[in-house]
Amino acid sequence: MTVTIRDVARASGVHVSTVSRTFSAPHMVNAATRTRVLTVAEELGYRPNRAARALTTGRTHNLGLIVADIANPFFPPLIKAAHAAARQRDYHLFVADTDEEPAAEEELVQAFSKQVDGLVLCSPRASNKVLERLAERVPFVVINRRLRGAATVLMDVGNGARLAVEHLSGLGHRRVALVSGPAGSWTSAEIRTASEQVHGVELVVIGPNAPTERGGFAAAAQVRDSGATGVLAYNDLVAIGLIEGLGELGLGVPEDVSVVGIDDIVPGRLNRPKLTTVAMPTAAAGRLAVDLLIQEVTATTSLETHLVIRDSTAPPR
Amino acid sequence: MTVTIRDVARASGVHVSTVSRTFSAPHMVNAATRTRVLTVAEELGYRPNRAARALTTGRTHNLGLIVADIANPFFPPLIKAAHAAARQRDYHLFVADTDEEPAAEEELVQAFSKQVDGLVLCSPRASNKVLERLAERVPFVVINRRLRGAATVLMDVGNGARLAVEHLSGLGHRRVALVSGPAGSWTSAEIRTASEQVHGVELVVIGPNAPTERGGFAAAAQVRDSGATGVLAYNDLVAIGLIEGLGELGLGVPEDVSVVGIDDIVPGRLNRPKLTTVAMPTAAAGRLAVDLLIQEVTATTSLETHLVIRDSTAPPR
DNA sequence: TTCAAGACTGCAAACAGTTGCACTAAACCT
DNA sequence: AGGTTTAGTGCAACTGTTTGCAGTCTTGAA
Repeated sequence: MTVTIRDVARASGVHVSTVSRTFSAPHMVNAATRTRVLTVAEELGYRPNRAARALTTGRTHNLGLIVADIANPFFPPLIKAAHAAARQRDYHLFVADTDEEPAAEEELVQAFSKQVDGLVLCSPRASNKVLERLAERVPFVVINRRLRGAATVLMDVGNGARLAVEHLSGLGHRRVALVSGPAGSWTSAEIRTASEQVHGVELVVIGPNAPTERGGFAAAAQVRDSGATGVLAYNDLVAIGLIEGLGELGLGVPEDVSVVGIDDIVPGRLNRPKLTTVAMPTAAAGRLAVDLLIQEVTATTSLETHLVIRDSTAPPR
Repeated sequence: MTVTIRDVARASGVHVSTVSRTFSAPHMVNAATRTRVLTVAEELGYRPNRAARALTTGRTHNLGLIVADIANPFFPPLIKAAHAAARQRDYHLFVADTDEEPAAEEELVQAFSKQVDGLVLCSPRASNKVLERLAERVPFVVINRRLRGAATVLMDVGNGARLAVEHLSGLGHRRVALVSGPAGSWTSAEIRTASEQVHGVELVVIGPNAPTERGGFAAAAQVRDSGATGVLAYNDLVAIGLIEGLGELGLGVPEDVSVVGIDDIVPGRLNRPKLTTVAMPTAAAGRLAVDLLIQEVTATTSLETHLVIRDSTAPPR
């Protein structure tokens, strides 16, 4: 039925171990034998059974990627890049979605542990303690979170926020509203402290807010009342919601108020006005994470972010 | 190092086969023994090794999902739903991206064939001949494509298009432009023939166009010149681009022209004006596809689409 | 010519489970 | 009481590959 290494061995007149070696250690087998085995294998349509291989070697050549929500536009580019990187080195990628639930996260890591050579966790929600325990079962690299003992890929939101506020400042805005994210968010804190470093602008913090379009929409009135002419939003969704909310209040963007988002997700590019935003190197992060995993290096990397200036920012009137 | 079935057997004083059965055929083992084995297994942190299990049973409890482009907003909801369905039945899901290349598609199917119990292919680009050959290696279900011999999940775009055109007609539009997709696209043909069935409107076909925002943008002038007051676009991206292009030409949506998209992707919901569109049941399709796969039924299903009326359509002036 | 080294290749024991078969003991029929 | 079923468990072979060890054959050097 399915063609195994034995079939190839028989058909090419060598022992199975030789066939095995032509695939996993080609230099150990005579060139002539090798090509013969290879052509026979090709004819028969032989493909090594990875499960069997995994059994002896302990390496599955599979990787897992765990994100909070596949449908959140922030993640797909990261997933795509991770997949490409894995594929390039002949790894296969499990993708899993925790639905934002820490418990699902833990469960998934457990379930994957024996089936992958490593995992990448994006912005994990589980506690440090849980993660440290899990790290003993399976190697992983964490994106967007500091965790001692695990490889870490960070995106420098802080610096991005600084660039954004400086951009607003450069345009002439003197009073800037920070529409922050959920309480307790590491990212949100990072954005705030970085924004506060910028001289020459007065910062008004509005929030906490839900990290969604709705959250931004709801914050519109507070932004108007704050007297700010420029806004840095927690992320692009919030920015988009905010722009809509401001519109309802009769305030135009960028004529009346400038707003900049964070993340650079697709809907922001398509929005009108096109969103000025801090681009997060999600693709680079995904790629790097799987590279680190495959090379089994434990490092902490901080990726640069940059500002993408589009149509939602302008000088104040 | 890693705890195996033998460790559990030793620690609970039974034979390995008994341990095996308490996991894979619990009803065959005495209740008392079962709980004893279970608690011991729990204590030791035992998890069955799926690779080893796969070796004997031939079933991996893994599924694969192959899409053209993970970053295309159309797919993530489908992936998410497929993942949830798989997870619910204790399957793991490989996700792969072909980057729109038919060759990659074939290669991926081959590579996965021994490692999964089944595959779901979304809108595959490979030829029928190739697909039929691949179907012999691994069971799969196809989404958005008819293929004899394989289970099929279709979304009824045709009917959706009809609803859209009828909606425009109902608003009073008498001349409707169809901004079609790429040449040779099955979906595009489907949309066209269905649209032509609607009485009382004159249909102007514009295209072929690239299925992107840019494609829609480029078609704006032709739409203006066509004298149509209503437009059905090949998909939401095209619609969004078109709206922008019309704006450049001084035409407002929906005041001057009404446009409806197809797919109901997130950016359409966030766009201004909010896009009237034909909602595709992508989540249902993903869920159903994995259910069919797991239950090994070969069926052809056609899922209903429906119209979501938002702000980009209105009566003509 | 002899020996050592090196290049290939074969042998067989793992790897971690599953499962058909055989066996025991208890329960169920007449 | 004797025979038959049934439940529960053990035995051992098997899944497809890898890999340390040992054997054979060449080749090169002394």
